[in-house]
Amino acid sequence: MPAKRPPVPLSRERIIDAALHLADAQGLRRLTMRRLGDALEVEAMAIYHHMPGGKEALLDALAQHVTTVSVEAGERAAWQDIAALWCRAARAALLAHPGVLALAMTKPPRGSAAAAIREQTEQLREAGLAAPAEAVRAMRAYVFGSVAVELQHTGWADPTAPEPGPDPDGEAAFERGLSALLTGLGAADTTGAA
Amino acid sequence: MPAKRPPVPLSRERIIDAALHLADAQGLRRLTMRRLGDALEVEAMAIYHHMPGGKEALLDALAQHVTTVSVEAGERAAWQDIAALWCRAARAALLAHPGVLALAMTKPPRGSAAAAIREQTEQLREAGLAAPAEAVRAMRAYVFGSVAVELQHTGWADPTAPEPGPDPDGEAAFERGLSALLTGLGAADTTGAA
DNA sequence: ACCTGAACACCGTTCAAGT
DNA sequence: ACCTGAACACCGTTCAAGT
Repeated sequence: MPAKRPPVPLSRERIIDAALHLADAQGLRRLTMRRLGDALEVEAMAIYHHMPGGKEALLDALAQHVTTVSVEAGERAAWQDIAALWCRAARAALLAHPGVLALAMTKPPRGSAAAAIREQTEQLREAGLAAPAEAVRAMRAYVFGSVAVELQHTGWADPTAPEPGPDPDGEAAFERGLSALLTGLGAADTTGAA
Repeated sequence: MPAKRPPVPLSRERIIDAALHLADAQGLRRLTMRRLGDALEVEAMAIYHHMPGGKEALLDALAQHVTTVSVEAGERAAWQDIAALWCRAARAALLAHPGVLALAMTKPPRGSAAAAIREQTEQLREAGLAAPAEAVRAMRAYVFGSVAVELQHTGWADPTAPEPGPDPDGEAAFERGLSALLTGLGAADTTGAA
């Protein structure tokens, strides 16, 4: 008799996980407090107990989730290597949840996402980059734009497209552009590489 | 007595204009068929007469609107100049309506937007670029990403931010990155410049 | 042809109430 | 402390009806 599981208590983390799943599977427009409640086997109103800000706070949390990345680099790593790791990690995090890309690109970075950006900037500065803030801005733009066109290209969120399969050209194009970007950032930076 | 103006007939164009205004002023989440009807001094249900696909078609039309650009280039213009004009025009079109950026980046290009991309690709091919499709993809990614971080940076859609004033660094950073991108595209293209 | 009114199923959110 | 039920104001959309 598979009747009633022990009632796993609701939590902010479970809510966010379920919301990501729902947005990826059905799209952001179908992410609804009531449907989210159904997915969590709970009345929609229970969510507010763990998400004080309501739906707006939930969307903020989703944006932070797919936008908070960190890389640990070797002690004496070149800034180019750190930057490349960061861009790849950021791309992977966004591609993992295509349903919330619009939020990630649209909402200003807050909380953990803003902290990650600051940490990244500091890492690049310590690795010898003279203008790390500008570099991080350029890297964020590159990752956002690449992922957006890659997902458009795969037909994600396109009712016409047959299936959302991965884009083989996406990664190769990303790596080519990444090399060019890092070269350009090095040339623009007053100190040059270490 | 300023009572009743002659009833300007509703039209697809007027609907799109009003929707853009509403999205820019209040945000996409507040763009509502009923509010849109109010803005047009009409009942919401009248909109369906001119927008057969309902709200989904309206959002599609908004994405196309801010994403359909064309440039006319001189007969013998270098592909770099054509590309630069296109990127600047695309950036301007997106910045003009920050409220629908999320749609522009998220919806696959359709109709006039897809046609504009094809036309652009053809122009670049005629100007001597050997792999114009890859170049256009890279340019689209660049423009999307730049505009997204620029708007994040100005604090658009940030309830915390004081005012959405323009970003003085935005244009300069855009032009620097644009030069680097075009250089990179030239180096990657098998033919090189004309 | 073009717009309205009423209706339906659904939404976010509140608040008092249950356990 | 944590969740529910009922309620409220608001959605998108349909359909028959008005002019």
